Amino acid sequence: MARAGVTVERLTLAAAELADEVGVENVTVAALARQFGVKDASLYFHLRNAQELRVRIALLALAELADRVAGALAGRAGKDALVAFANAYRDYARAHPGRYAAMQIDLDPETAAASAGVRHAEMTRAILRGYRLAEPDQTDAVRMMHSTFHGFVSLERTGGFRHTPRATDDSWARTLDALDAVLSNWPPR
Amino acid sequence: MARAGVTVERLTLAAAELADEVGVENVTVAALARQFGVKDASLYFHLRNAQELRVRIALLALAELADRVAGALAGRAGKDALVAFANAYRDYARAHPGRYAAMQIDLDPETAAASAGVRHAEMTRAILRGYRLAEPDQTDAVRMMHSTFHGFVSLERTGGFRHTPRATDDSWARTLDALDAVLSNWPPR
DNA sequence: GTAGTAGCCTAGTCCTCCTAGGCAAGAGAC
DNA sequence: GTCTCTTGCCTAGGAGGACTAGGCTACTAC
Repeated sequence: MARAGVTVERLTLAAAELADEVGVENVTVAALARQFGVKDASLYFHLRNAQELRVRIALLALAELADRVAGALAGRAGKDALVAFANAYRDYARAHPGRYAAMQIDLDPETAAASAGVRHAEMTRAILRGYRLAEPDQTDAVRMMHSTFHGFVSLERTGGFRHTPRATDDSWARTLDALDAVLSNWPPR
Repeated sequence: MARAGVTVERLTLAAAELADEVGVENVTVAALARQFGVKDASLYFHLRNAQELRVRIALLALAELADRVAGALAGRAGKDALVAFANAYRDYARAHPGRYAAMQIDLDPETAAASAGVRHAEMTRAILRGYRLAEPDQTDAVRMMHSTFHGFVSLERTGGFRHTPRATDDSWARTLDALDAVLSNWPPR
């Protein structure tokens, strides 16, 4: 009886692809086992439980996204960097909806601390160097930036903008303009 | 054998409360049936399937939130209205995390059109009257506002801000200041 | 008081998650 | 090369959720 050669890495990757196709909520241990041609029970040799699978998808996604953002950010500063970051973020979310959704599950603190999420935070703060913000303004600005990106992308994904004909790309561009403007004059008012 | 007096309305309300307690993903037909003291199969007389339950929670939440926002908005204009809207939104999300999460599932177009979601859109546009924006600026601004609110609230909820000590209330206040500033000078740049 | 229907039931299918225990393939000791 | 031990798969099975088919009963309308 030949061995299937299942590893946690291959499982995670397959799970991530499955998530992009059918949604994270439909990523099931059983479905994954079928893909690998093994029985579902066999996967529990590699995985503690179904939740771990989702956490691993999230960690993979965080790392992938951090890589892309880092690439987009290289050699840029100011608004240029802001736009590059934002577009890398949005493009990733659209190319990998399942992975992106998985990123939203809340990791326990130590897992989060060991994840690529910290790189996101660092890079976001790096962008703000172009806008010369000190604490606590920097934290407020980071939170607003992240909120705007995540909010826009997730509303776009769940069809929240569907009812208005205006192209979302245009609204996105304007939103980034607005973010740049407000960061340039922080604190607001 | 006494009848349990199950109605779709009572089911939906109980499901919404359950969602706030244990999360939407754990709202199960079986659990609901236990609460009502009936067998799970009996609920399929009132419900087409489990998905319909989640849709009904979402519709209930949209309506409740629209009511609260409407109340908060009464007699206010300009930044005052913006802040009132935003706080009503955030407060609802924090008081009813399960209901809020349910709101994010994407409804099919006709269900969405018949939902209280349209009232949200109207009220958001009403706020912008204080900022005197014409189309397509208005749509862009609405989308940015909604993105910011939703993004902030959902990141706050999933613990995205946990790693920094700064109080989220303060960041929230600053974010609203920023939004007001940018809306006052739209289009940005 | 009887017919019809609304509201519940039992029984059963299928799926998923997960555990326990077994067995064989391949790796390392000698 | 043989022996042993671990790794990676297996079968079997339990628990629980979604859902269907079909039956019984209490209330309602006439």
